[in-house]
Amino acid sequence: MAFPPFAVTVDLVVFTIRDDQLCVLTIERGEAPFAGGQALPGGFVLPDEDLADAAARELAEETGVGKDAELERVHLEQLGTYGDPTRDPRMRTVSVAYLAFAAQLSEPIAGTDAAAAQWMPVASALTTSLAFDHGQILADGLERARAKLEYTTLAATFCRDEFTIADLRHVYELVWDVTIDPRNFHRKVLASEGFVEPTGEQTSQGRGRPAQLFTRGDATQLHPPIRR
Amino acid sequence: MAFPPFAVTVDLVVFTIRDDQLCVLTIERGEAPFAGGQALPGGFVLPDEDLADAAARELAEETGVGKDAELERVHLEQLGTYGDPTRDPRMRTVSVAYLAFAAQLSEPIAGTDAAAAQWMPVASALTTSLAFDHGQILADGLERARAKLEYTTLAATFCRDEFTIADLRHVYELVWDVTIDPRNFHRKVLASEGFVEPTGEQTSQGRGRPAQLFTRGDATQLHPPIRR
DNA sequence: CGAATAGTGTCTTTAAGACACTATTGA
DNA sequence: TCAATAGTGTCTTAAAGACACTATTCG
Repeated sequence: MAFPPFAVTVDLVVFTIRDDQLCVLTIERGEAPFAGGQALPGGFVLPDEDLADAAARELAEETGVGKDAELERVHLEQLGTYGDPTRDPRMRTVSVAYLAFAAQLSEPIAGTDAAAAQWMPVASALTTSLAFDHGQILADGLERARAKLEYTTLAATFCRDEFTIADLRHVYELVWDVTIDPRNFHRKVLASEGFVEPTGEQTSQGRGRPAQLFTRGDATQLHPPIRR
Repeated sequence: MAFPPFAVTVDLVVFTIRDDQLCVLTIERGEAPFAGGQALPGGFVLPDEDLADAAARELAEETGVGKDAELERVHLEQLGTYGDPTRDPRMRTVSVAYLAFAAQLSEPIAGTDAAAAQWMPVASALTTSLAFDHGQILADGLERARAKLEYTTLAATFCRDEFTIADLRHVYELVWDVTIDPRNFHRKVLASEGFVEPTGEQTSQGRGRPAQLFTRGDATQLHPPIRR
């Protein structure tokens, strides 16, 4: 049976928190179209590769994540598929976008084919003209991320293995771009069964009373949700 | 630039309510693989066609919806993309699934290439072995539909232009497979700004006090949500 | 009339938000 | 000591659910 041939790619919206800002991984394009412009990382799906595997592979190539158990600490989910016939001037391309949440990773970002990769503050990225329809993909990814924090425990994937309630609150504040009452937030998180588990340890990293340390709990969904 | 060629299709999960049951549109496959088996409707995306347009076209071909203003009364959204390398034994295929909600349509369902199309109760469809990975797509679509009723006004798209609060409640009960207190539901819907608008008319279709008729309101989101 | 459904009111419980207050650190 | 942050308690308000009660129809 004959069928119209398409190129299928995956594009990644990878969020992390760096320097007190929500950041997204971008690359500088090395070739036309949009040569020299900023874009989301991504690439072709291989002939015998599942879509999620392709996304994980690209993520590993761009960030070094996935080498060992690191992948376990990254959340990766399908975001949506973008297939406007004019989205890529070279050929008919359908791109399956994936959304990733990562704790601050080891600094190095070694692109393979990409000229350079960097963590760009989302606030900047939203006002930058990204290649292809990547501006739309980023906007959709941000909205998905914001919604997911409400009813899942995924905020904790932005934190290191051990974190304080304040760290977790900070994730919500940066992603939602709001301020949250520390006292009410504290109570809500502790009341949410399986969200965080105390380690028994404490931090003494700065001024103020030391905070207890926690690890991620078993729960994936929040009942009740933490609303924006 | 060389790239691996993929076939790209759209598959549809079309829900409606018929005979007091949540039903999904299925077709009987006319050719191999899975000839004679049940499948979700769908087809190839055309070389210069947007994905959403392809989904709308397939929906129109299978249901007759979309001829006129009918499309306005159908909700269509992207559900997810399925691209396991083994999902279609004939070729490497990526399918973009769309989810549709429709009020009970005019009975006729004229498939073009499909051997036959029918409204199958979802309860049956979930236990039927559908072609390809359509069982998974259906399950994902059902979960998405259930979630959407919570925080959007989309339940009303299952109703005819004019409907009663009881009709709307019935949608929730059938999709969620629960029973809902009619009195609390009534209050909640009326308190939800923009969910429904009274027409001033009444029904007198059976035993009991006649109910007021409503049309869909302007709101798309529910604040607060109606929880499962 | 009684059964059935529409629609309103009221009470209890749960959770959100505001905010007073205590606890424990570093400068 | 004070400033800063961690953590607890309490009050008010909003919303969910249980359910009594009234309203209006058909048989």
